[in-house]
This record gives sequence, structure tokens and C-alpha cells, in this order.
Amino acid sequence: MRYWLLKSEGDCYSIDDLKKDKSTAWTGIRNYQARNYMRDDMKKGDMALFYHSNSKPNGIYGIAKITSNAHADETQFDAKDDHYDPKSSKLDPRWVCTDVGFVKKFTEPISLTEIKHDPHLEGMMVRVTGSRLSVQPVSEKHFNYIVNQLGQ
DNA sequence: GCCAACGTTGGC
DNA sequence: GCCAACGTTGGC
Repeated sequence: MRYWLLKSEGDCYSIDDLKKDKSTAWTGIRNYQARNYMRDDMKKGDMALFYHSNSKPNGIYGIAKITSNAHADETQFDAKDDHYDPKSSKLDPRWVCTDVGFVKKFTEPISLTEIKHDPHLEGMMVRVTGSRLSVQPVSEKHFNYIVNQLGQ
């Protein structure tokens, strides 16, 4: 079982949206490294931290769970969708997504500032400025610390 | 295969 | 809203 951090722009798809939807297909990932993580390593039953970027504050707003293995991201075939990819084909889909379910929203977000200053979280990928990866692996130690010690 | 130009991300 | 850093594209 693995742990992840999923980034979303807060005003694009927030933890509140996920709470309302209960479950959603995590579509729109158009970065190969992120895709490879989803396709190869992300499995049904994995857990994820839900991170808001471009928000006040930026940080971890709650917990989600991975509820399916990777499957084709349907938005890549839809010419009207922002994430349409004309170079992808149904026979050989370039982009995948997994399904993600709501678990919990923290009463207070754990801000990026807090994450950066907590010595327990040294080595977390999201701490590195300029890390644009929107699907990141998180160590079990970091995940448990955030969920059990910081999150409420 | 290199690398300049471009578009996007994301912290501030 | 700005802009630095990053990833991708495409000409050569």
C-alpha cells in the first residue's frame, strides 16, 4: 500500500467538491511523470493527501483514497474539453486517471509554510520550491505524521 | 539529439 | 498579478 499527494488548484477542484461528489475521476493529468506514477504505482486502496495550490493558504486540506486502478482518462478524447489531446487514440490512450474518493477534510488546512518548517517532514517533495509534479509519492512515515499529528 | 522558444505551474 | 522555474515542442 502506497501513499500519495494529489495537487489541485483550490478554485478548480477543491476538497469540498470531492466531499460533495464523494468520488471523482482524477482526470486532466498531462505530465508524464505524474501519469507514470498513476499508471504503474497507484493502486486501489492507496491513500492520498489532498493538496490545494493557488489557494490561501496553499497546503493539505484533507485526505482521499484511491478507489480504482488506472484507466483511460476520457477527457483526452473530447475535443471540447480543455484537456483534449488530438495525438491520443482510443486504441492506445496516452493519459490515464484513477478514481478518488473523499475520506476527510481537516478542520484547519496544514499550510505549506507549516510543512516546510516541520523537521518531521524533511524530504517531502512538496517542500521543494519549483516542484510542479501534481501526483507525488509520500512516505508512510510522513503520511502518518501528517494525518495523526497535524490533521484534525 | 540538441536547444531555443513557448506555454504552464505555482509560490509569493 | 507577477515572474521564476519547469516541461514540452519542434526546427535544425
